[in-house]
Amino acid sequence: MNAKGKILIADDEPDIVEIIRYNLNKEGYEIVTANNGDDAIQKAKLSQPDLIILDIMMPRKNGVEVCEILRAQPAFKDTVIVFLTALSDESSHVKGLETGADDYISKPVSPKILVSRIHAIFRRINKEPEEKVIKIDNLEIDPVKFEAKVDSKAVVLAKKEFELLYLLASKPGRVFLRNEILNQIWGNDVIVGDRTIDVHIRKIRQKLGIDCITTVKGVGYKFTM
Amino acid sequence: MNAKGKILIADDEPDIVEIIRYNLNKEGYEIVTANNGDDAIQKAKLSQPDLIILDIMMPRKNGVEVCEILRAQPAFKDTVIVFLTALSDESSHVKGLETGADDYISKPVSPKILVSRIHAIFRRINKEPEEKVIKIDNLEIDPVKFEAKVDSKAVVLAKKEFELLYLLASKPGRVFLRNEILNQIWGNDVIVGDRTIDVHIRKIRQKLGIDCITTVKGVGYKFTM
DNA sequence: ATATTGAGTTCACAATTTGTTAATATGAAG
DNA sequence: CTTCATATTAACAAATTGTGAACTCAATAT
Repeated sequence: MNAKGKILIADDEPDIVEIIRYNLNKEGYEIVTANNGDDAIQKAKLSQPDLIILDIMMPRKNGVEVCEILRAQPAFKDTVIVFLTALSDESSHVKGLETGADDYISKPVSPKILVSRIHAIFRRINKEPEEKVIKIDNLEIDPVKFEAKVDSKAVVLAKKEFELLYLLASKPGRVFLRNEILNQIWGNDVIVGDRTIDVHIRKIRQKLGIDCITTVKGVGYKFTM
Repeated sequence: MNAKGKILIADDEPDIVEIIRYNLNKEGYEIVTANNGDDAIQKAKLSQPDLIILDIMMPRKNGVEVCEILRAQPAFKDTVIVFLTALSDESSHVKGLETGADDYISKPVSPKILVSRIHAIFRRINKEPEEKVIKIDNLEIDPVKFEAKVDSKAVVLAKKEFELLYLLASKPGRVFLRNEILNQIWGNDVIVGDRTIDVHIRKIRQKLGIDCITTVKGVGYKFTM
């Protein structure tokens, strides 16, 4: 079977590694394993996985350290990193998310949950391989250059503003619920107030100078030209 | 709003139940509650929820026991069961996953996280009730864009108006009783006067400019072209 | 290291829209 | 011509979004 994606599993407990390896392999993923921090870093560099599952508690650099080191390298800027945490490990978990992990999975691992989470992550990854320029009328949005143009004149948008605009413009006309927007731009578990979206919307409207975002009261926002 | 799914919440702490109930109800889920294990089992059988949220520590059968009992029945083989665990509750948690729970949520509950998890679960289990465009003659209703068109000319409808029109148009010719309409659009437990429906109907007629909703005196309304 | 900058967020409150009700009119059926 | 259910209208209440200012925090420059 053609591999759906490459996953690096790093944990010092062989049993855990084996459970995860078995279940994910069964699902068609290509698996690489490591049993300590240094090993994880080396294997990561060698095999360039799409996803890295890191145990927090590991000998020779713990998961958080590994994550920090990898994240500092351009090659791993976009690699999805998921932590394995023991439930007692709350503080590490918080730390983990701060460090740039994309998700966490609690031990003991339920194979069912594990597999569905991993699937979800890959769905998310694969969904946006097509970072392409959006052109609608006199508006142009280039996600690669991270730049928007109105009448060929560049408009400087902040990151969140840009992401928000790109999201809305990616499906013109379609209404995005506030919740959808939060999930897409901020992530599932990030908590921000409701007014925050409005403020960003306002800034986009302000900066672009054209009326391309329509409010659908009680529902959300949509891009319209 | 049309109920997105039915959720049973079982916890002996009324405050917790209320928080969860409030937040999920706001999101359009239909909520049933129970405050002990036996109650939970009975309510589950009666209301056949799509998802069950079980507190682990409950009087008269704890969450794990309830889960085991339900799982033993064919009717609940595929029902999603989620545990509520206090952080201190580790051993129970482990037991829970072994028993066949699909996920767990830690107390104290953060409403935002709760909601996004529940959404995620429903996305996973839902066969996506296919929100699709309705086209009848020169009328077009697009629930994704949240937009209605008459002769290709957009008509701006408010949320309730749109929902009502979409409901009626989803089954042309069929008469919807006033009670049905109330349940579908407002929800079972919301109380609004009878005139409210009339007013919305009137606005729809007014805005669309075409006569597509027929009054069936003493019964309800139906969509006709 | 410290200062500076600006993105991102939040807050209080204004502005606006939507939803509901109450009062009255209309119109068909008996 | 009464009755009953719905239609209409305007006034009111509730919900939602827009706005300006302040604040936090991290990245960047000094």
